Amino acid sequence: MARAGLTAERLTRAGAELADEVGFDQVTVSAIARHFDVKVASLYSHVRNSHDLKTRIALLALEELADRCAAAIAGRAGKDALAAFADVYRDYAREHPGRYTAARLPLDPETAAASAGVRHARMTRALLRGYDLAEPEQTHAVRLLGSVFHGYVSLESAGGFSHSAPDSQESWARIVDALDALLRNWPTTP
Amino acid sequence: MARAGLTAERLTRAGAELADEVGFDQVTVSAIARHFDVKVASLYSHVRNSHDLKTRIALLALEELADRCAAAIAGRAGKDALAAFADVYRDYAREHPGRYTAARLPLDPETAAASAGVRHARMTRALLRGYDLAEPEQTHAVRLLGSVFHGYVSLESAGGFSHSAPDSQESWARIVDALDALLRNWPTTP
DNA sequence: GCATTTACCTAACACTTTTAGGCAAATATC
DNA sequence: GATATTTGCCTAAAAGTGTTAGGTAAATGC
Repeated sequence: MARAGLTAERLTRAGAELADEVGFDQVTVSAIARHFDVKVASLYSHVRNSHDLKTRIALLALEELADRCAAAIAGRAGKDALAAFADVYRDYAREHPGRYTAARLPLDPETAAASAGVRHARMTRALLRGYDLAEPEQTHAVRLLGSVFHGYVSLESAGGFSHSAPDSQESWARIVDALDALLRNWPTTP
Repeated sequence: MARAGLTAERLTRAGAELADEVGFDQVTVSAIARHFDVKVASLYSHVRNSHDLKTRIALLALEELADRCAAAIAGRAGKDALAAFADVYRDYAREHPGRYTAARLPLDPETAAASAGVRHARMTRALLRGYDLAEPEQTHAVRLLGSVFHGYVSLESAGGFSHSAPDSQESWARIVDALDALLRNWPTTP
């Protein structure tokens, strides 16, 4: 009987694609086994369990997202960089909704520390280099940016802004404008 | 054999409590049946299916959240109202993580239209009455606020801001400061 | 060509979701 | 208060997912 040539990587990729097609929570060990026309138990030689598989998909998504972010902010600064960074998030979530959901999977601390999540944190800080923010305000700003990007993208993909004027694209652009203005005029503590 | 006295409402409440204890995605028809010491099939007289049950929990959470928001902004305006509104979100998500997750469940359009989600939208707009924003900028601001609140709370509950200085509480306060400043100086289109 | 490793399989069990049909408790009717 | 009806919870069963244990055949190394 010919072998299917399974690998943890191939399973992860198939899982990521499946996630984008039918949603991350529909990604199941069984579904992937079906995809490779293989018995479910066979996957357990390559992946510890369902949670392990999902974690791998999450890590893949984080890497992809970080790569795109890095490419976007290279050679840009200030508002240009901010807008490019923001667009990467939104575009990625729209192109790869399942992967994006996967990227939000809570990881255990060691896994998170070894993930591309730390690159994200570094890049967000780098983004703020164009603005004049000392600690601890810089950290507050990092958290604000993360919240806005994730929050917007998550509400948008849940359908929150569709079927209502104005266009989501327009709001996105204006929100980036507003964030830029805010970062340039960050309020001092009262 | 004595009856358990099941109701859709009682199932929903039990589901909400269970969600807060073990997470919304661990809320299963079986788990609730166990809680009432009843056979699983019995629940299907009160609830159409698993999705129906989860939707009911989501609607409950949306109502609770809207009630709290309404109480928080009553008699307040400007930054006071903004801060109170923001705290409701954060506090609710911390007190009731499972319910909060439930509140983010994507609803089909008719269900959403009949839900407390519309109250939320109205209240967020009311919040902006203290600031001087004409359409379409007001809508952009509504979407920004929703994104920040949801994004922050969601990242925080995923553990994003724990174990790192400064304190999450401090960031939250400063972010509200920053949003207030931003709304008072909303940038004009370039 | 043989030994070893490895990949995939069968078998089995536990759990969740859902449907169909039955019996007894609660409620309504006389 | 006895009877009829409704309703609530039951048993039974099927289908799908997750996981483990142990077997066989294919690939790999010598």
